[in-house]
Amino acid sequence: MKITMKEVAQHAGVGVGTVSRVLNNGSVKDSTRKRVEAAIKELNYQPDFYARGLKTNKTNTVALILPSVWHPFFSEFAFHVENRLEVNHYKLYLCNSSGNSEKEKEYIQMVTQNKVDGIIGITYSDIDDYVSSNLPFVSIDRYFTEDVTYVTADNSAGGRLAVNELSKRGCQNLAYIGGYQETPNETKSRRKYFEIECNQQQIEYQVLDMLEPLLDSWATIEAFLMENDTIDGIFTINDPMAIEVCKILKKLGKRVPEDVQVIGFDGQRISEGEGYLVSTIVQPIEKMAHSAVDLLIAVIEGKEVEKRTVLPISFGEGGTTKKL
Amino acid sequence: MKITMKEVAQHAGVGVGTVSRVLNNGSVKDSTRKRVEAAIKELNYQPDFYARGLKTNKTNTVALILPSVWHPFFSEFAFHVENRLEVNHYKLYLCNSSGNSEKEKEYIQMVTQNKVDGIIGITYSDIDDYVSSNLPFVSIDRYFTEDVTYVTADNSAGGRLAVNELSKRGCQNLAYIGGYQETPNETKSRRKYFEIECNQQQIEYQVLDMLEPLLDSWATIEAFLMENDTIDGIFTINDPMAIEVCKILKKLGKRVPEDVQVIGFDGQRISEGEGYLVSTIVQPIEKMAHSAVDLLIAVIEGKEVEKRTVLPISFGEGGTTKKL
DNA sequence: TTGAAAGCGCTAACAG
DNA sequence: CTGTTAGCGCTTTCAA
Repeated sequence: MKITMKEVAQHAGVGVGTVSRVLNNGSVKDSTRKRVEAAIKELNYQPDFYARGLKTNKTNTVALILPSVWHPFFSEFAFHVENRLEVNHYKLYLCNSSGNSEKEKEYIQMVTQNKVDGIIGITYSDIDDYVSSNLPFVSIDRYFTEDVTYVTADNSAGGRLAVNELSKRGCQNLAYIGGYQETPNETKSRRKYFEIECNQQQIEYQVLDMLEPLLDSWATIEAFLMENDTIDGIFTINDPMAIEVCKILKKLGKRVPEDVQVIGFDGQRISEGEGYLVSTIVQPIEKMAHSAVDLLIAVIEGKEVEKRTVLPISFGEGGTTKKL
Repeated sequence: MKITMKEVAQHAGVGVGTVSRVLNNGSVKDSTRKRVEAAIKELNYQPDFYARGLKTNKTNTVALILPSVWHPFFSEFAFHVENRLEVNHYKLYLCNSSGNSEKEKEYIQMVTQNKVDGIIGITYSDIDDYVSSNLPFVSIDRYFTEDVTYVTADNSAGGRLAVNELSKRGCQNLAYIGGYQETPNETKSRRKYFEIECNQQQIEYQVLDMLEPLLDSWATIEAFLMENDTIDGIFTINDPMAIEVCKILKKLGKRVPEDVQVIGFDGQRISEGEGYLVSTIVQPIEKMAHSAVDLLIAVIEGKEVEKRTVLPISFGEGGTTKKL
């Protein structure tokens, strides 16, 4: 049986309005409040947030749009987002857009219709027209042409750090290996600042940047590596790519990290609390998630927020670089 | 501005009841239906599912409870669940219980209050009392004492297959390395049938089974491996564990797969569409997710369903076993 | 400080 | 086959 406010009101000998006020911190005489709270507890009453949503157009629900959950970065991110939301009494709709921008638009439409209070989105597809600066929306890694709030790791510093860590460990001939998409996003800084830093330090480097979706990356990378046999340090766009590169290197008879050192990007761990899968530039995923949630809630509450949040990265030792 | 049914009705020159009937496939004269549909399209009307939920106690929402999303198996699973739900016009609340059974109970309570229509749960904690057999609930990998519907990969066959694949590749001295929890769950069959198969084939084997949460698994495993120096084939409870074991083996100067071959469990891929991270017993994650969703929806619709669904596994070559 | 009452947008029962 | 109407459980005026 479902307990409604009416029952609680009856039980406490007050009107439903009073119960509502108790729930929403309206002004109620202390003694009445006590009585109502007792009734709530006794009947184990829980407000119906559908009724509330209908009335207030506030749902305490946020949609998280991910391009895919396969990438461990996304799943860890989702994990932290949910945790932070929960603390703030929000629920999370998970939405895998799968690069399907129709589905993304659908969720964005949900905001405009008050079905979700806001959206956090990692989306590299072309939905710029739908994202206006006044709807509660926080983007990750991606700046839109409009001045949408976004959170990102310091990808530029990441690119530079990779060069430094590699060069510190004796690498003389670097390479960047990655994939990219046409839409502008912050991850492109990884390559850009890798190059800038190499140039500044006058280090030799090669670049293999493949347009996604990747068709036969294995063969492309293998060819690239065979052609550039003297490479002794590689920086990849992300950790999965680093793993693939390691496998290819092994096949080519190169030892990692003795012959070639590899640094990925993300900070992917073997499992919770364990070490890193590969040596990597670590994104502060938890911080990013928390910032995103905090910003979104601030926007929902009508506050002004900083448009751009950049969080610091660090280096994580994962066995694909030499010990210092 | 929000368009309501009333507007649509006015626009089409009918009553709201008729619009509702059109939406819910009630009997409406064809010409009227056309007119209403036109109005809906023209005004870009979208039903308010909060109002609907309030009225019908049907929310078209399912909660997915995961112990954590860190484990790639879970995230891939979530991905497929969401996709399948979406096809059936359901939305997904993501809930990371983090082993926090309070949070799990909270969501289970939501079902009883008609806030979600059902739950899919991977949960190893002790919430048996709350899971009654008549609420729409589908469990993964875990059977409860009550006759709750559940879906699982064929873990027994997986344990056996691991032994066979290892022995086929010349291993003579096997080991099982894993972690376990007290609550009964299907993953325990992995070890059990590994042992059964070894015994049947009269293959030597060792077992290292650690109670979770794992404190210093690295050291424990390292000691185990040093003590049992002749081991040449290892089967682990899951892929992350296989990766850790590989790293430890490397540190101990053993080559994988030349000296020691390793098979994990899950079928974790480097990234979407790529190869396997390690050689592994592949769970049909997508099928499991789809089955779970289909079963859950069937239960929600009041149909009788098979309590136990066991899906076949397979072997996936991932570079930590020798080529045949 | 509080109770009564008017809806929020929808479905379903009823009458036509 | 279709229009009208009574709520679903809640918040929020408006009076008292």
